[in-house]
Amino acid sequence: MIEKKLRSLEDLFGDPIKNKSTVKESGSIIELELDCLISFSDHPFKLYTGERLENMVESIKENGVLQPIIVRPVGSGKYEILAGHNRVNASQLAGLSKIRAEIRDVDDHEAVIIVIATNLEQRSPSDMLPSELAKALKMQLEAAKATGKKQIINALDSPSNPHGDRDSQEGNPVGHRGKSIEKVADKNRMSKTNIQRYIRLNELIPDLLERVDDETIALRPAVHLSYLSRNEQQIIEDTISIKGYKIDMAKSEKLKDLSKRGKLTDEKIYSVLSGEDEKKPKKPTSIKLKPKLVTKFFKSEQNQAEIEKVIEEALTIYFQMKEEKEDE
DNA sequence: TCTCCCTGGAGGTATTTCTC
DNA sequence: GAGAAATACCTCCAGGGAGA
Repeated sequence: MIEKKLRSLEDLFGDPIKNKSTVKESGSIIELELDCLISFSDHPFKLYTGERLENMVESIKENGVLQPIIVRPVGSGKYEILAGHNRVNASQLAGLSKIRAEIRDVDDHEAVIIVIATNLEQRSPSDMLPSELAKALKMQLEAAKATGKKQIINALDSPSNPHGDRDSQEGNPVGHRGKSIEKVADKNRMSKTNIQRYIRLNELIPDLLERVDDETIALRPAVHLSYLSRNEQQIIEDTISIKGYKIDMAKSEKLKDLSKRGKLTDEKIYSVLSGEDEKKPKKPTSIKLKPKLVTKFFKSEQNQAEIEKVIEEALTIYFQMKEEKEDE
């Protein structure tokens, strides 16, 4: 078992002695100075913080970085990190100066696939912040659309091998424009609708998106707000940050509808958020009578139904008299 | 304290509309 | 016409409040 694992690691990382040389062909593994590394230009995931980061730093201090990061050369001796942003960050904190890295010579779309797929390998969508998932899914979809080739989806299956066998399966002609969103949905085990909902979050202003992350705005209301202009969203953000109003499904739907009809003024936003425009009559509340009051007018042997009947008759007479007095 | 009911939100499917 | 995006509507679940 152990032997098999070691062999597998060797297959993956190659001969460690060889790796000491600076072979830089795609797929080779070398040791890189941390100073040579730059973050992926549009990295959608937030870096670990707190206890999770501390644990990683401790682990690296004790055992080193077990799995090489994945990078691609970007010229001037620099390498862009495709997978392993947290490992690089933790290595810096652990005081290391070098890290083992697998070099990949990939284009922008393939780079996106590796960035997203390696993160999704380690973390399920449910572990990610909505903002991270929104960006990740959007990038996946754009990459899939941009290439329009099935190999992108195959690469999702095998993130460690974007140059793998791409054209031999399924028999689809290369370049066939498939239903990108369906494929992204399949790969993430999510429905098409939910993929679309999360992607809509990218239309939110940062402040509102942050509220989705900290769960003060739920996903569905947030999706409704994403259809509003950035100016309207900003007014909403300002209003709820000052007044502390909550946005639920009903309010968000109303705001979206008003915006669509071009009738979403500052005053309307305020009245919707505050609930002032709520025309729905309030549910009648039940009241309790104090025992002192009950004993004043009713005998102890009278049950609730009898008492209610007397109260109803009395109130009917009372309101009739009141009405007659007002008519005079 | 327990049960029931209501509400809000999530996840989904089916359908319609829009865009290329 | 096909794919993408939007919409409508359904079920399920969790949480909170009211009543017994």
